[in-house]
Amino acid sequence: MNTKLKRAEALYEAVNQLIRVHQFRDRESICCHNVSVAQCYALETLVKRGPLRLKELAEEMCLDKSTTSRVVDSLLRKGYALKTLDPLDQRAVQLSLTPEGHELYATIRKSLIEEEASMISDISDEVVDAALVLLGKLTVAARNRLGD
Amino acid sequence: MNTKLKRAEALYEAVNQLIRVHQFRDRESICCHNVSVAQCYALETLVKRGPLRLKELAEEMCLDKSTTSRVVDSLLRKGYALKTLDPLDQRAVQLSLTPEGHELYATIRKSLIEEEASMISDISDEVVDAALVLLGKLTVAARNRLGD
DNA sequence: TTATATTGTTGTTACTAACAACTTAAGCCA
DNA sequence: TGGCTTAAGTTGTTAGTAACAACAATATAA
Repeated sequence: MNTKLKRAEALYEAVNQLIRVHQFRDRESICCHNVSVAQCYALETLVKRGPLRLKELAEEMCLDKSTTSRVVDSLLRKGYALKTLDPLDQRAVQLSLTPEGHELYATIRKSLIEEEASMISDISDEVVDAALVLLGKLTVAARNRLGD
Repeated sequence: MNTKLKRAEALYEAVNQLIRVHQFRDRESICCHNVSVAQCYALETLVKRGPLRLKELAEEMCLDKSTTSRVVDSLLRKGYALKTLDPLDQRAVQLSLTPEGHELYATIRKSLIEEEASMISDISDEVVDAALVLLGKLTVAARNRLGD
């Protein structure tokens, strides 16, 4: 019959399972480092994109600016982020990480990557490489689908 | 150098991206059906596992029993779930779905699978099949890792 | 220069999620 | 049987996730 639909169904299940198990892992592995999952995501975004305005960070994270403002607040309170006024636009703020923020993200990232390494220790390199390519394709496809 | 670690790093990024994009999709595609993401997950678990006790549902979902109790409450209030006393154990409750609950999950599932289908429309069947196998392996590996 | 648009914060609401304390009901055992 | 312990759920509390609306301050356009 419609084999494309059957594949879509199987893919739905597979991605679902992977997401569930990783969400659980994130709760366990990130929250023990004094930050929540969303706070860690903001940390990561600021590490990868460099200093950003609040609006840019919100767009990058696909979150509302109000939600983003509060996530950033929690990072400020914990001493992991800094807010500096943009001299070119008095309304805007530049968000950046403190050395502690950079350090914390490096620590969390390291532990998550080590977990990932232990997960794939029994899987052959060829299979992992193939998975990487496919995951990339799926992500691109999903992102394009969102933009519709 | 350590190629396994590099693969782990790449996998961490790839899975991260996939999860982010799907989390966003879930918020968009599930919440428009009158239920939250967690409520939908409970719905799904009850469809797939059949009637469960609250404790069993909590274990299945990797959530605390108190959290689960409140998620179930919201489904009861919306008329999607039923709570019946277990005649064998007066402390326990049996949770099941109303016809409306089954119907709603079927609707949501259908729309998510259609989205998935549109995502993979440009990807060859062979590639999708390979991705399915790999996603399964990754999920199993991640689940085993959690049990440590 | 007034009108409009943008940036970010705060108020509000609902949901996610855990831990602790508590209620009720089983199960054990002396 | 009566008391002790364990188990199942609920409720209180706290913290975080996330959106929408309203708002203040600043910038841009007409």
